[in-house]
Amino acid sequence: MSKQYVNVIVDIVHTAVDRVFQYEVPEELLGKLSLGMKIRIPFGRGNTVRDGYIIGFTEKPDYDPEKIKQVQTVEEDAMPIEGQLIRLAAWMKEHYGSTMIQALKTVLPMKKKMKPVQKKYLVRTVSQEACGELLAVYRKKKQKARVRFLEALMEDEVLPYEVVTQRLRVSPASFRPFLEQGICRLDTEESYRNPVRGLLKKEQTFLLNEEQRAAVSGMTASWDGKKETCLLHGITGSGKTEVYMELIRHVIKNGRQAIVLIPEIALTYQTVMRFYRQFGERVSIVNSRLSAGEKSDQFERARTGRIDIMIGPRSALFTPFPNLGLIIIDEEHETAYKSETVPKYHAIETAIERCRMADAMVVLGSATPSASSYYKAQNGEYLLFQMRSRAKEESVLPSVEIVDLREELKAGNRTIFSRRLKELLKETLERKEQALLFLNRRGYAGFISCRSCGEAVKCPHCDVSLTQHWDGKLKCHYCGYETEIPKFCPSCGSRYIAGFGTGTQKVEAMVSSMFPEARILRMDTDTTKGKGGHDAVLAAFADGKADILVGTQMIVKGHDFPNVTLVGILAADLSLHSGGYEAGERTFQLLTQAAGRAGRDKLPGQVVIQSYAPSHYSVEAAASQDYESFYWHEILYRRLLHYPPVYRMMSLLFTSKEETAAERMAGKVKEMAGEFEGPLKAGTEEAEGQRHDAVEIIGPAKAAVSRINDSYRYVLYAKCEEEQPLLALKEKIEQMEWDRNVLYQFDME
DNA sequence: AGCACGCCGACT
DNA sequence: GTCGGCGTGCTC
Repeated sequence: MSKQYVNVIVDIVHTAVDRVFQYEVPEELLGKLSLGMKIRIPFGRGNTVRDGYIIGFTEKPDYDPEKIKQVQTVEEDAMPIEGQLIRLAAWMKEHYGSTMIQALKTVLPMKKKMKPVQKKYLVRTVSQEACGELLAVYRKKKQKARVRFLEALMEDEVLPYEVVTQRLRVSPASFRPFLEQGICRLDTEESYRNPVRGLLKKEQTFLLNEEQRAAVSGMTASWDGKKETCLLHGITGSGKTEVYMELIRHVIKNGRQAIVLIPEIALTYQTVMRFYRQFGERVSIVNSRLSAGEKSDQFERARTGRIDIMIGPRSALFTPFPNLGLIIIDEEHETAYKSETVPKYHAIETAIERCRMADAMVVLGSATPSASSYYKAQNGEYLLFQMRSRAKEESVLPSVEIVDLREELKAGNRTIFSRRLKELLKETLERKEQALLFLNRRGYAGFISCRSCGEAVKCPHCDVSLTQHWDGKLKCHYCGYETEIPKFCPSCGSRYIAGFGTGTQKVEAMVSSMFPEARILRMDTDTTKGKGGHDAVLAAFADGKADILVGTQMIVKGHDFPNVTLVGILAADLSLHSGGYEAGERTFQLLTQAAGRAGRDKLPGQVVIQSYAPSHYSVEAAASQDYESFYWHEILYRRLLHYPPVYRMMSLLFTSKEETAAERMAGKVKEMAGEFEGPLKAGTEEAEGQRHDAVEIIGPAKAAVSRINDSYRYVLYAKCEEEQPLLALKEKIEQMEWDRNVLYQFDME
């Protein structure tokens, strides 16, 4: 038998050694090593014994076998948590296509910052005079490094370790004698920066209604037993958070910890405070505003058992709790749970895998579950819990009406405000209540187009229109290209060329001309620039400093405005005709959320949905607040067209500076994939009639944005009812001989 | 990070 | 010549 080797990452906190090293497995350890295991290895010239983690196995090393050393021993009583996270990284690499290093960096992002947690200081233990005498001695000896060090030490009693080694360039070898002579000592300070220090826990009990109690007892039973993934479908205001908290209480009582994932945009002060009030100092929070050091402090607190609950966005999924018992994913339908960078993992699937490893449970919650999750609940893969009434009994559901914009046009109304919406706005203002105007549109910045030929001004490096910024320049959102607004149309030479302004700006201008006395706030990227801009606008509106708030998606996510009684959705179908097969789902979710903003307290709410396609099921179902109806339409469409969740879909993106190379490589992959189109396990009884494992290849075709930064982009899709054949295909592609001018990326849905 | 190697100035 | 500190580079 040939020799066995392991790929190892060495547990040294430094970028210079932040890579894979290979070691030989000695005979006595053959078969005893596994992924993620902590081992002892000789490292460096002096063969100092260090810790390392196994991240892979191989029989043929990529390094001169002569120089490869042997694994020494297995670290028996290592904390299993790192091993578990490393195994999770391996799973992510398999499923989402990335290198092991990329996956590890996603899962163990705090590795580099572990040291700053234990900040080290060099502290002078003798008087300033004594230090000065010593300094004179070393000056005479002309030992420059030691002189530099003593000078600094005389000046300041305490010196941070990094300052000494990096800024002063005094190596440990140079100051070690001083430590031994007792001139100074090495102190470590564990200063945990708790961002919520000082909040006192106020034990709060809440009365659960019948639906909430049913959900809690069902989930608790699942947790005590098989720990099946649960989906909590509860309408806005049904009190999902109380259910989560009851379940968390149960989990903590059993000595386990919980992670609560929340989309970054909904991670508001209010939400977080509710958890603090309930669980006090045992709660921690991470978000993107936290510095890397603070974040790793919080992860360290989790690892050492000082907290029980971690709240945060997608990345909080990798909190190193030693005894994880529960992962809650709130607003599980949010796109923010899908990573945009390699590995392009999905938080739900990854959470389920992590919980499988840790014998923990996943709870998904949403007012508008993703079609994918609801499908799995329907198939019995998840347990489903429904909450159909609002927790506060006095608050009532808003009344919703649809206005057909085509009728408005026929009646001679060319504005984007229907007569009905105008009328209701007027009434709302008269009652001194507030209104939200929601523009359901992705690209908020306007583009410039020619009135004569209709051509939009495009980026010379990408296949997209340039957008106008507030500074008057034209910019490309993909590559950053910037230019002045041209005087003549680049394609036909006409001088009738103009911008349309941003959608929200236009709406704001129109409202103020209709109601000159109304106070209007606009919320888009322009008005929320700078830190806290976001919250500042929302707070101002909540305080009643304005009557009308105009904005995009941002205004409908997780904010309560008790005085809002009117919500106007200006063009419901704007999101219906873009964004691939999920457009219908996105539209339904946005409309439902927007409608849910109306009349959340005792005041009755009114919602107006304006649409050019009022009979589309996404619009109709949102208007009647009927999730089921939406779902059955949507799943029918997905089944017919072989889209997820009925089928698994793998998309491949080929990018190259040479258009032909990208297209050719995509074609080559399609050709190779042809062999997967037949049944893989031919002859099995199951294959009779239905080929669950047949792979369907679509493309290659130009990507939606066919060129970015002068790179051409082609896509190829592979669909299959089973996941396994797709993973097999992915493996085959990874082993293909590749044109070095072409890059590729996987995406699994 | 931490260790050894090799350069370079100081001193028997 | 040789001793020893200091900067540089490498670590499977």
